[in-house]
Amino acid sequence: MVKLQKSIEKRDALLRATLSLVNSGGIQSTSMAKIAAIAGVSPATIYLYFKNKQDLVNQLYLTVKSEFTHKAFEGYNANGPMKQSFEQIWFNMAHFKLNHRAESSFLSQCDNTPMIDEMTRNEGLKLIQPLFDLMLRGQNEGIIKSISPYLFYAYTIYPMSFLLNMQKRALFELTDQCLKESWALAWNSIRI
Amino acid sequence: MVKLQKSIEKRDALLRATLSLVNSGGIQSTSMAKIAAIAGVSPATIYLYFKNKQDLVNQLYLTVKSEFTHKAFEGYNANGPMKQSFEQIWFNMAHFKLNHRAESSFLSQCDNTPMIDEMTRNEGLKLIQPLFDLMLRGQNEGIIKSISPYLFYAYTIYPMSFLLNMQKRALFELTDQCLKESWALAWNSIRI
Amino acid sequence: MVKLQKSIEKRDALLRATLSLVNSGGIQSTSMAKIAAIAGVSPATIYLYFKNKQDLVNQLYLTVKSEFTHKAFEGYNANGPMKQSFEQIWFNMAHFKLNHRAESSFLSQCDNTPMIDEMTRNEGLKLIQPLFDLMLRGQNEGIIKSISPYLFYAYTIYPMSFLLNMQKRALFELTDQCLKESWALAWNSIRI
Amino acid sequence: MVKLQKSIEKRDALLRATLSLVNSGGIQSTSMAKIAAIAGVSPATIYLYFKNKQDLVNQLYLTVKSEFTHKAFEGYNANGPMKQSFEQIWFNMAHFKLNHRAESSFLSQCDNTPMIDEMTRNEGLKLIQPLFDLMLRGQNEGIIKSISPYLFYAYTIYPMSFLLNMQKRALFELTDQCLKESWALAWNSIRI
DNA sequence: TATGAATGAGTATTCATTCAT
DNA sequence: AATGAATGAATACTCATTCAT
Repeated sequence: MVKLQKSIEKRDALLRATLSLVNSGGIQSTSMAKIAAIAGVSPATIYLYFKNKQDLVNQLYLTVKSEFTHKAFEGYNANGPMKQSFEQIWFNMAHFKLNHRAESSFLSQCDNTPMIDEMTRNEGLKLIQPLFDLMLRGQNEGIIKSISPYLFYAYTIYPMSFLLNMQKRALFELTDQCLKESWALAWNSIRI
Repeated sequence: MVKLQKSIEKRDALLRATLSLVNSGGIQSTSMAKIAAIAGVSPATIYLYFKNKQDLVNQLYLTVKSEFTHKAFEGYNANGPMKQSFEQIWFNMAHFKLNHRAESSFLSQCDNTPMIDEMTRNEGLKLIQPLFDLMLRGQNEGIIKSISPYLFYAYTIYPMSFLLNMQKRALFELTDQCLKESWALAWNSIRI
Repeated sequence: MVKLQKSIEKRDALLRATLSLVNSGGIQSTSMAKIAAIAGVSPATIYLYFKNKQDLVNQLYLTVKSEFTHKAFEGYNANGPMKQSFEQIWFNMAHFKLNHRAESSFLSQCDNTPMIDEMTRNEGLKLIQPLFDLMLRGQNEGIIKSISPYLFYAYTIYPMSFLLNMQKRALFELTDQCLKESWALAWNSIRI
Repeated sequence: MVKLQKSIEKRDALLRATLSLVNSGGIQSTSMAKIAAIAGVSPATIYLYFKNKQDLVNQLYLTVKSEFTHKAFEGYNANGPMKQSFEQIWFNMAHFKLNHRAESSFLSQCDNTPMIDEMTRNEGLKLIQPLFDLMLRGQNEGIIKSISPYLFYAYTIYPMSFLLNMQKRALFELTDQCLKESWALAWNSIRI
């Protein structure tokens, strides 16, 4: 029991160490030695919790994606009005990304790295299934266009990644006003 | 004279080799040795054409971005109707991305790598200035919303990256029908 | 405990390997790979014990310089007659140089390399401070000339380097007789 | 004829380029490419004048050593009083070293590098034969001690190298006063 | 469970030298 | 005689992973 607790703590420490390192220097400059140092363990210990670096990054991906979706669907009532529900989820996601920069920067980096394997990506995709269910309801109710969920995601959720990236590069500030405009763009894009 | 020709060919071969390697394995696993091998030269030869790896990648970035924007503005008449002009550019961009997978995948990877330096990114940004000019005209004409160019880009051009990524992962097929729908989403997003 | 012992042994092996390689081929042709091979470890292992090549050479410098001065002041009584004390130190130094060819050749090479950093040189200089104290006493007692310690060193200790270099090149043999003559030259140079 | 002149100029330019580079960065960081660039020729051209890098450095060694001894024996009359003659040569050497830092720094670096081959060193040694002849005369006249020429050199000429090295490292200033003291040390060392 | 030590296989980069022109 | 282009072989150094304890 005590052992198990300790293990979970160490695993978490390793995940957190990885997250912070990836955030500050990118995946490629995040070495196992640095992760171990920050987590306060020996490099060899990492291999007791994760099969290898790829596994570590993949598990971190799932963990962060899970946190993200958990926050995204916080307070979500599957029976409420579609637009209102989606709006709430949309703003939840936006707020998560704004308030958890390290996490969202990590997720962005994962989009283009071959380090995340396809199976893990699919696992991650499943987590936002409720969003796609909601979308379907909207489509059935004739509120939003009948398009592929990929198109739906591309024009409502994905644009935020770009805006955050620009903000990270200090080219742009995502103010509350911008956020509202952004939501309007997203909604107008898909509504009928 | 002959030498110069030969040099340009070799430089191109190196850029092409880099492009294909980055496309298939990511920037980090693209080593100078592999690039040299594919280009059919010695690793040392790379340094006759590029200062270092970063320089090589940055020059490739500008080359590809330049090709992309060249195609994007092909046939563009700055005085034509705003919507029609934008539609043409939008489809030009989409077709480039569809027909030059390696190039667009490379550009996507560049978005999140620290290897492209800020100066080069700005050079790249300047290339699509005509698009922002067109956007301004549309805003002045009261056709599209008065929003930041970053929002404009995020909801009209950027979503294509997601769709291509999904297509690359074989989760989705970007058919002509989809493309038309996609344009509708983009335009509805920003139009007044 | 056992590990620590082992480590010290390996560190010593690396220092010894470096010493012998520098002795036989110069610092520049002493590569990390050769050092590792002679010490019987992997090149990567060197970096567990030393930060980089410069650090390795600097630590070797301090180690050897320390051995040298330790021998130089062996049996030295700071209160004895100045000339006698100096004579003893002088011969100690000479004998060290004669009996530890590799070490003294290494120290000679260090004189002209930019690899030894100024801080380390100063550390090394401090080790022979007792000699300069003795010199000062001799000057106060009116036994030797009132000259800069650099002049003092240049005309009493430094000439040995030349003689050893000539001996290494087999142009000259530093016999006991020569050593005595040499001491006479050194002493006559500085005495009043 | 004209060709030959041109060649000699280029050869000199290469030697001068090498000298200045070795002076500012050491032999090991003096690359053939840099030498060529400073001399204003192609790297390949160096090999028309010198067999390889070692040959280049060796020839430079002989050239500089020759300049040095030429200056050393300037105004020397082999029949004058021994002490006076030696004093003149000694100061000539000192002044050369003080006024030609690059050259004397280069010669110092040559002392400990395996790049100068034994044959070349011997050639260099022959150039100061007149000094050894003078020494012999002094010994025959009973003015100076009957010691090996190596001891003689070690205690009269060699110490200057140390002083110049210290001066280069800004630890010491070789003033006129110091120079006079230095000569006194040298002479007292060997005189009877 | 945990680790410090060790390393093989890599990395980008440099450079003396050669060769076709 | 002169060269720009090319390169093989080397360089110092890094890192994910393993292993003896």
